[in-house]
Amino acid sequence: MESDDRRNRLFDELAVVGKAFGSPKRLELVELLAQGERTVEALARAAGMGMSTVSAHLQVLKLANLVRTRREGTKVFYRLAGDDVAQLYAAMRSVARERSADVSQALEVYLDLPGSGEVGLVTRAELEQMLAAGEVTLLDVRPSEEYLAGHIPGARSAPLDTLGAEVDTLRETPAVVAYCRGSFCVMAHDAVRILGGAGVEARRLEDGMLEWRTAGLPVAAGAA
Amino acid sequence: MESDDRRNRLFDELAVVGKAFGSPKRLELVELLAQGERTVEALARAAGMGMSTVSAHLQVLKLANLVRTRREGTKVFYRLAGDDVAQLYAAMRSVARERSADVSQALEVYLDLPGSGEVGLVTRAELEQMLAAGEVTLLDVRPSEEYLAGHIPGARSAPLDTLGAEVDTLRETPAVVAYCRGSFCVMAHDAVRILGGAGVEARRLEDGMLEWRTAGLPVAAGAA
DNA sequence: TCAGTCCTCCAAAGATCTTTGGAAGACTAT
DNA sequence: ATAGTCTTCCAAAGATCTTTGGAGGACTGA
Repeated sequence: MESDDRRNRLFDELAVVGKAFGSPKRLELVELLAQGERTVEALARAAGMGMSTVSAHLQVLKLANLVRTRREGTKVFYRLAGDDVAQLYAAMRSVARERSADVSQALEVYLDLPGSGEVGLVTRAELEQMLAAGEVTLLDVRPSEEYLAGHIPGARSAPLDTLGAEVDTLRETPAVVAYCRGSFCVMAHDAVRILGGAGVEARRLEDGMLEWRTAGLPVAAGAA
Repeated sequence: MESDDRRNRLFDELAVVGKAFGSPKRLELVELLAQGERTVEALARAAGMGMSTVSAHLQVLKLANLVRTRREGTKVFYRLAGDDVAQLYAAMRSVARERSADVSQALEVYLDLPGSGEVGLVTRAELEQMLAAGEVTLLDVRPSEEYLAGHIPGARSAPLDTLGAEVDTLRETPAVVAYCRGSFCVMAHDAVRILGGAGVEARRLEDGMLEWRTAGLPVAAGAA
């Protein structure tokens, strides 16, 4: 048949998008890009890959039209092409988590969860209420780079590695909530642990920036 | 770092799902499976691939936990593991379509659209209303195999290749609406064309079974 | 213009995928 | 049992991806 050709071409094009999501390294880059735009070099550093490798992967993503670029001087900034891309990534994660015992197990090992009962979770709705009432100190514990590229309005940047120094400013606040990249990210877990160890009772947002963004909620950029 | 290992394992597992969607042939199988369960042999026939090839691809999908199997005598029926899988596939399609000029162009060529203005479209909401009022003849123009595996309640099976013989029964009906697999499927386009040529004015549901199913609407199975 | 920075492109080696035909396995019916 | 049907497994060839180091482009600042 002649229409077979055309149908094949259609699925070929579709598979370009699928393939783009089919490499662990690229998924890691997408996860980073979901936090905000970054230069090639920053991505390479954050993901621990060589520049050539990162560049090659970014070309694949670009070919699939999942990312866009912006040049500034000698640097090239990459960002996701749209919220729908972040949504697709989030959807894939949730299917993987739902469907695959391996994924949820790898996730548990990665997040180092103490089995089942986890206390101190705050839902997105609860957080919005607390923010509106002004009765929460919201900590963005991602690297400051990512905070600058976009954060939850009202959050204060408190990167994990300098968190210890800020403990004293948190003793008198009514409620401390930490968040990071998203439900696959350990930083907020670690932050709560660190703060707890220093005697500050903190809770954790149930997910993170990725989910906030894909929910279409407002995002602030730049310094506080 | 030691946590790098764990993170890598997580993304490796995630990529298994991505990879599963990264081959045109597998996407074609997913598209077919979104219509309902099928045997390996039926899939091979419908997609024009060898049995070994289909079986191999199905193993990949199974490894990613995107499909499930059911045995009946010597036959093995494959089906999508859940509605979330169909939703993910639909989301991927829509991102691809939105983001990539190549995809929408391949789609236009495939669907043989006359450019822009297309008349005679019925939305899902309109169809539901018409069905409730009983003032529509709804034709499922997919192969009868797929109709049996699941169709819109109230639809009548009218496969494309036998549609010509049924034209006479359609002359007096108030409204004729045709649907097929989904927005990437030509059969309903063809049906409307065939009917129009025979003097029966028919319209087309804007999408198809895939979208109906992922919208969580009821599905009927078996003969009318 | 020249040196320096950041990024992309190139080529090649190595790894992984895809496709095939045929053997082997699971099951049914006789 | 035995033959027959449907499916999976296997091995090998060919195709495609990934990773690298280094060359080459784009841009800046002196």
